[in-house]
Amino acid sequence: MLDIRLEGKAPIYEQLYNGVARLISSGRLAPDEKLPAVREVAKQLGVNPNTVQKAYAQLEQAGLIYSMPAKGSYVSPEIHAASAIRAEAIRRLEVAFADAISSGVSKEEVINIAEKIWSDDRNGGNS
Amino acid sequence: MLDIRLEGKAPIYEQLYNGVARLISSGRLAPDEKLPAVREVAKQLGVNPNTVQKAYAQLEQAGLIYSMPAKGSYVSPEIHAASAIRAEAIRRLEVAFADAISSGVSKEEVINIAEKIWSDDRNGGNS
Amino acid sequence: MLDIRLEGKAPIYEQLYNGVARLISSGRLAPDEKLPAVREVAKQLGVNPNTVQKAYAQLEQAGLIYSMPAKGSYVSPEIHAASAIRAEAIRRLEVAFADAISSGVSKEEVINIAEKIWSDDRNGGNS
Amino acid sequence: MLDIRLEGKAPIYEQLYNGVARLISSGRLAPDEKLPAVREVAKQLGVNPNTVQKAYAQLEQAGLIYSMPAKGSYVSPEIHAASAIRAEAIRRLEVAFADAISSGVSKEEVINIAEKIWSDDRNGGNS
DNA sequence: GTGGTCTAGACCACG
DNA sequence: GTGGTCTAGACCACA
Repeated sequence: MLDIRLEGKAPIYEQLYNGVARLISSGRLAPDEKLPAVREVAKQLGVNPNTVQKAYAQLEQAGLIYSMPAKGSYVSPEIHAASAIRAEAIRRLEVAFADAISSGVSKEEVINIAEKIWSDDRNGGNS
Repeated sequence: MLDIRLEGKAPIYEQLYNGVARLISSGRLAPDEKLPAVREVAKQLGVNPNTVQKAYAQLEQAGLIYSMPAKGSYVSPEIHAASAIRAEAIRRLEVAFADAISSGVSKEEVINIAEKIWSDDRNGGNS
Repeated sequence: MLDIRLEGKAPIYEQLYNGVARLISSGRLAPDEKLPAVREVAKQLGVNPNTVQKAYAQLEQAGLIYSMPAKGSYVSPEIHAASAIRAEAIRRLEVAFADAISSGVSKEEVINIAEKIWSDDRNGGNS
Repeated sequence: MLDIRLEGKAPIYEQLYNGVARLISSGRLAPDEKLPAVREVAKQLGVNPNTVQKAYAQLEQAGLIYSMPAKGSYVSPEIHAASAIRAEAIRRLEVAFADAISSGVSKEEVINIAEKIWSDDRNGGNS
């Protein structure tokens, strides 16, 4: 059972990818833990199995999971897993920062926003 | 002549929109300054005029520029312009922060990244 | 028109991937050259467009080509392209060598085989 | 006890086949030596007995082993054994070479790689 | 017309 | 039952 909700206009397979990636990096999916079968996730989310398959394939190719045909898919035990996700998040942060700069946002404002969000997370986070 | 480079997988009209928006918010395009003609921009960037037209239309609809039929398009003098862009950048920042949290990036790291990027910008930035 | 023939039991999308990769690394497809449209290749080879799409997607993700939605797919001008293919070929060579060792093939034999194949290529190669 | 490790995406029964084949051709399994029982190998490797059975069946059908019903399986004493494996390894080498050529790898590089791998094997090889 | 996404449904080898 | 591949056909935003 994957606690993922599809919403917004982003491609479903991408939302699935990010969803699983977060479950892994936040530790809610442990290394070597078995992921639900492609068909099962598809049924649960009311989505075509091919779409789930696509997400799983990209997760494997990114080293976040490994799959043994006819056995199932499993969370990759590699150290790379978590760090790959962190690296991606950091990359997005840098883009957002560069955006902010050219939009005239000051560093102080950014830090204020960071403080606010992190304190929100401490109080109401669901991790 | 617009100093905008198209790159990445985002829709061209969107890149154009953001490009012009940044030129405005950073002051490189002054209030009431005339924008290059649609056909001209299209030729310069090797892009379909329809695409440029779409970007201009959205810029106007967002209040960042105004157009005088048969005369051209001009940068809006309204105060709303810059602040609208700032608000959007801040919204994206918040999303990126939420992402970073669930990927296990600490607040300290985020601040470090912010310091780095802002100092890069001071020294070699093209803003 | 892509000079690729499908044969054997390997996945079609993989044969396509390798076929295009070789056309690029051998220079028969020049940097920034436009690749035939997904649907066109599909028709030419009597294959489903989705299958071609999958191959193109993986080629892009490997940095061998880049695609501009609604415009087409193009050979990547990056230096990485050729070297990525070379690296892959070398990886396969190493596997084959390790195989040969544990099968009792001597280094001298391997070199003999290399000599033979390279001289064949010089005389009858179609590059 | 078979010193074989399963890894990669190849079918398990094929990895088993190759594993045993190598143990034979490298002499670690002597002619007429008894192979571990199917059930035992299955338990040791955490694999379905059917899978091991399939590998054994193909090994027998290839003449590398022979089995005496209700007694067990034994390494074939025939001369063909080692040479069959050698031939297969050589076939794969030729394919890898042809690949390397069309990827622009030079004969000299190939020989360098060969030197490197053979010296690695001499020093730290597990053959 | 282009690449990209998605569905529905099928088949396969493997375990 | 599992992942993986493939087909057929549809829809979309973009250019």
